[in-house]
Amino acid sequence: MVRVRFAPSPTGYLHIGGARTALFNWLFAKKNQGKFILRVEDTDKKRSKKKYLDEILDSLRWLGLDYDEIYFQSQRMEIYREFAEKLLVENKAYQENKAIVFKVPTKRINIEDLNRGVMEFDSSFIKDQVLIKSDGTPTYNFACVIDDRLLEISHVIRGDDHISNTPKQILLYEAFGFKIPEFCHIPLILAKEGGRLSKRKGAVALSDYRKKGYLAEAIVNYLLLLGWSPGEDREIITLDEAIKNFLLERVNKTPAIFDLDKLNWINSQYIKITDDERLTDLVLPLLKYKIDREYLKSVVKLFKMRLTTLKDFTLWGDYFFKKRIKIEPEAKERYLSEDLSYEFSRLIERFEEPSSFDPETVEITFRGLTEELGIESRQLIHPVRVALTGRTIGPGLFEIISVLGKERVIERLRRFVK
RNA sequence: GGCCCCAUCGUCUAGCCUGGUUUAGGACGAAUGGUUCUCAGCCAUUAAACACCGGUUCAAAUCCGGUUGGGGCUACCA
Repeated sequence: MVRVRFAPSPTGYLHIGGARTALFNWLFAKKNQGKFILRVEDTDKKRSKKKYLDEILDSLRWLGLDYDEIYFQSQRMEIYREFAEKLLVENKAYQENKAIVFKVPTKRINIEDLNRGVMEFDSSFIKDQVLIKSDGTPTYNFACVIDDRLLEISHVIRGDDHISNTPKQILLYEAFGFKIPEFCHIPLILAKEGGRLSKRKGAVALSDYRKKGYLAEAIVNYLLLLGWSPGEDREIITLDEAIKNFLLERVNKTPAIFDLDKLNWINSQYIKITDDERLTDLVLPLLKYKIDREYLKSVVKLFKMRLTTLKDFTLWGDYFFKKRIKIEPEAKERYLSEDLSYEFSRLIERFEEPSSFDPETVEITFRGLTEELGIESRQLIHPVRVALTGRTIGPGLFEIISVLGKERVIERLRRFVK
């Protein structure tokens, strides 16, 4: 039975690196019909915070990485003490002040790693290890070994920053006569500036990506591509396909640099393939306005192909929801400095006539007028766009007009008729 | 410093294990052109890499060694 675990410490939020480790563990569990276990490493009482735990749990849920079991190390303190005392009795550890320290035996240690192959260590470079600190709490390496054994973890899949911890842990497994799990170390994710991802170096909480309008499936897809490749030059891949093709042996040994550009592209791809209903639901909570869902949906359709994140929608589409729109000064200067009262009022007249207001009809009406006025349609299109949206860029004008509706369009055009 | 891990376009990667099929493939990003009412989108094209040195071999991105570079650990943090 495959049993893997993700062991976050609630001393900070979940970021890209942690999420990737969690994802690979989860993937491996699913692939092998095993269990994915969450173990909260909250032994550092001073630094562990409830809000971080909530954030981590919430992010995992959002990504869809559901766990089968959950444990808290803070609730298992007696267990660690009991095991440490066992080593004390066997003379494999000693007391120092109030701490219990493991006597590290001198020997060579071979680690069989699923991803790296055999790695060789000499324990003479390792000094004696504290198991239980003076305050009674266990150290990371000790609690980790006890729990991995007691929770019957079959495969320890973790960041390669733990490679040097592994020989220390193996020594403990041996001291207890524990069965040793399989190890698989996956490369870290590095910041653009170099060095591991950290708060100072590009590590952003997953919850922040969510707030910025990234889709969970886009994040997961991006994470999948960091250190692993589905083959056949595939970039966009579903979780189900990933589960089918995932192999630890095929995970890269090379650390990857987190690249926002690619994430952005993947996010835009997912927005494009998300159906309008769901996209509307996703966008709705980001808006401060109280609006009609059908109206929102028609606006969403207009922006779907141009969005990188959902947040862009709130930035670019605000004029659809505001009563009084802001006209960008440069836009006004460029397209509305001349008096277009005549052209605008003629357009208003045409729009006031009872007729369908779909984009095609609007275009015919519009182009009919410019032809009659003997001007290039672009000469009127740009000013009208500015009058209606306050901007020089945006979706096609006839679609904008159609979605805004007769009332808003006429009202906004009137403001520029003297 | 010591110990350990890693090394293909700017970035993510395929190829490496099982040397010849490679003028090293794809994607992001960049540049250029096309479509067009703007911006996107879409389409097309282009530039862009086997870190270096040595060895093995008829043949090396692929195997071996070293150098350099990057990363990690070296806590009574996890």
